[in-house]
Amino acid sequence: MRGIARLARELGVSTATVSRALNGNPNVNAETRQKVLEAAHRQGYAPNQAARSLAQGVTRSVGFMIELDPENTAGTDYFFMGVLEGMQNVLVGQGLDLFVLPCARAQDNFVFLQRIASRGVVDGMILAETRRIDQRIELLQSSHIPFVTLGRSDSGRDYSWIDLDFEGVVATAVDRLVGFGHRRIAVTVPTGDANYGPIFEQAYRDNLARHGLPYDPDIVLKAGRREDEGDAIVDHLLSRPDPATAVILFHEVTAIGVYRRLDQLRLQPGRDLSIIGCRSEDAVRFLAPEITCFHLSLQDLGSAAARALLAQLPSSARREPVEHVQQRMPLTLVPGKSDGPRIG
Amino acid sequence: MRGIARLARELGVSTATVSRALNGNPNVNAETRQKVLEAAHRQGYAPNQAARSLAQGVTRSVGFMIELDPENTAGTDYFFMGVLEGMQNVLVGQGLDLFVLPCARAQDNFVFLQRIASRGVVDGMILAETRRIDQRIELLQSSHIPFVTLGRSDSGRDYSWIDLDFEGVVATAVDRLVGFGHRRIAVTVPTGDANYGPIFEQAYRDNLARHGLPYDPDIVLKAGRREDEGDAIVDHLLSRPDPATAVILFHEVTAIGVYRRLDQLRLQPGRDLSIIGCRSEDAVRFLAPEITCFHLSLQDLGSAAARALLAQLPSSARREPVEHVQQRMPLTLVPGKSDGPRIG
DNA sequence: CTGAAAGCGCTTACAG
DNA sequence: CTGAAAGCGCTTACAG
Repeated sequence: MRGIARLARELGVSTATVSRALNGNPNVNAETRQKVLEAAHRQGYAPNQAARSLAQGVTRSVGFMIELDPENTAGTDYFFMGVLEGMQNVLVGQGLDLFVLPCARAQDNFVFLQRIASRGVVDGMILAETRRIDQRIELLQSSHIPFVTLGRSDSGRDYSWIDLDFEGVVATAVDRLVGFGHRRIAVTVPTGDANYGPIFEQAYRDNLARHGLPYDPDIVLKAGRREDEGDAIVDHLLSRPDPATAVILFHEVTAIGVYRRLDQLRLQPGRDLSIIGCRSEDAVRFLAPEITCFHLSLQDLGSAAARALLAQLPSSARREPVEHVQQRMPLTLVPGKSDGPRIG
Repeated sequence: MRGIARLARELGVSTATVSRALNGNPNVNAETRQKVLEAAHRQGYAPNQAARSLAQGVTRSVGFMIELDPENTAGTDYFFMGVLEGMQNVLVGQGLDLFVLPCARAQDNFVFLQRIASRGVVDGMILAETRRIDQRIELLQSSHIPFVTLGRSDSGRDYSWIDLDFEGVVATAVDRLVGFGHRRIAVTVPTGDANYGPIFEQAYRDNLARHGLPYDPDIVLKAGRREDEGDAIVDHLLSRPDPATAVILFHEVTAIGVYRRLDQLRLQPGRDLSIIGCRSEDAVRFLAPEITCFHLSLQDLGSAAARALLAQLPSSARREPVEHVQQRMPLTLVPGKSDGPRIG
């Protein structure tokens, strides 16, 4: 005999009483409860999770699906760790376990999620890096599994998502550069099929239009999350007949290559080319001159996602239908010295 | 009625037969099996994991505990993603699910693991970033949970671990530098309490001794995993009465600061200071002159850990007692231009 | 406040 | 090859 049954027998009470005591059920004599808790602690007893899930119909755990693609923002840097920290800070308080579920490159991400969803491994899911069309969303909706996505998607409807306020970032950046007299403002957009690519580019178009500036696809550059892509960016932008005088970088880390290439050309960030990064990354904090960029608390992002998920879990006492969180996290401008008045 | 019972009734067979068909039990009529598989696929049925675990006594999942401490090597770069990729490549083939279990900074890592272990959430564990004294090892041993650690520890005995061959790295680096005529060879050792710190430093001492070189604590520098720590390293090393002429960097990324500071001083990597990085990181691949460093396949590291764990799981048919894997992954030297003959 | 008992959804000896 | 039934270790109405 093992588990709760053994504990119950040793204490001379029923398994029901042990269960109640352990689960904080108020209908237990204070002394009895004390006795049970002590014995459980002494023996290092904890209820078997599988049995518990089966009996209760919930797992008290949530999953966070990530994809192991180095192209992804979440795939590198401290991004991932920061977000997890924020999630844990919220979930731990609710007694929920967080399982990060990594989907390898070789695996089909839809099949991967299907397997998790159909076997009831978690009570809720958080998805990272949504695509513009993302079947995973419909899958979770039809499976009636509560979820929230990190990133928007055109798939599904009325679901919870948290995303960065790319529109706000681009609006602020363009306003600032236009204020400095720039009219040829280039932008880099990420490679890969995450939805933030199109969103970022659309925001760029919208904000140019707002200022009556023409959209020139020739200064819209695809760039991955690699420092050395910055070199090519500089070469391309400056070799135009009508060179760009400013650039907004989606992946801030490419600024490393941009700075280096400018240096080789005896040009100076902020004077010869104005540079603004989208989201501050640790890897560039040492750049001189300091780069103008936007700050985001990764912890806050993770916490927001976790809270949005909590709001949908049945455990939270709730009568009214779930309201979906659809939130763009604001980023704050951190002015540096990498941008300034247009010269010439 | 739901789950397997519903499926069974619809098909006019018993749940036992459905279960056997789904689990590949040979004692099922081929036609029956076919019928069951089709129906299951059509309905998107998959056995409830909790019920399965309870009945079988195994979860068919393994956990990988990581700590969300930015000081850790694993906390940044593509390190973590690469390792996960390698693990998944092995585990997926075995039908095992991988749960990454992130322990937040605010949580006690021992209590965190205790909770997981006692509730039987996983069949086996992989621990990252072992400490010199690491109680988690004894915990898992006394809980009889198969595990493997990424990193060595003085705790426990006869357990499986995979680690980097820091000894080999340091031996090769020191040999190379001595061959270039260097005799004042500095080293940086990581901050934080992971065991690779002391291991790296000890290897350094041993290899100096092997060449009859004196150990001078003044050129053994603590350094975190931040680029800008490189600046201070240069200033310190060159300001000595007897300046170091070479340095081995534990965190290769600090080379960025080292290069920058040398440049400011009009000094040149490879000529005025020889530099060797321990493990090649993406962040420095663009450095000029190219840095001499050591290459490690993160995928291989992850795969090795997963295989070492598999060897301990009961599922693998095995009679003889488990043999523990204790493996130092070799790193291969990638010669660059950041080191060379001592001048002066 | 407590216990006996049913039930959660599977798997698997056992019997045929 | 198949089914009836027990059992995995919990939780929770139900009865007292």
